[in-house]
Amino acid sequence: MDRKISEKNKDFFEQVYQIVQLIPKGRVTSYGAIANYLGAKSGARMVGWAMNASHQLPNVPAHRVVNRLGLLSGKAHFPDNRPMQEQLEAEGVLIKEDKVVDFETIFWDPSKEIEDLSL
DNA sequence: CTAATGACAAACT
DNA sequence: CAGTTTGCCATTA
Repeated sequence: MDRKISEKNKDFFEQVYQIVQLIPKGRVTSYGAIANYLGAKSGARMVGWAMNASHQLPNVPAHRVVNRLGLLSGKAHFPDNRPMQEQLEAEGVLIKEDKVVDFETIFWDPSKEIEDLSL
């Protein structure tokens, strides 16, 4: 797996991982929110790509990251033994029809909650 | 380099 | 809210 992601992008990915790991328990955020915080205004897809690469990391709760509709878009990318929905419910986030209940209420915006990553 | 794809978002219908 | 179209950026063929 030497290919991985280009080291140049790794920085962007690390930013995403950092934010995802900072998401409080029982909260969720959207790809766009992360992308916006990183300055990648339209890089929501890249955030999703980062999530795809996040599988190589041990503690990246990608299940806390959903699309702006609160829909578990990446559900299919999680292992069957512990589905995304189950993990979210374990965090206190209720899911209905693969969608986050009261998404707007539990939505966690990094650009508003995080003041400085101090990287 | 061009074309197609993708864990998305915004605008419009 | 749901469905369709366009835009964005990186990866792959």
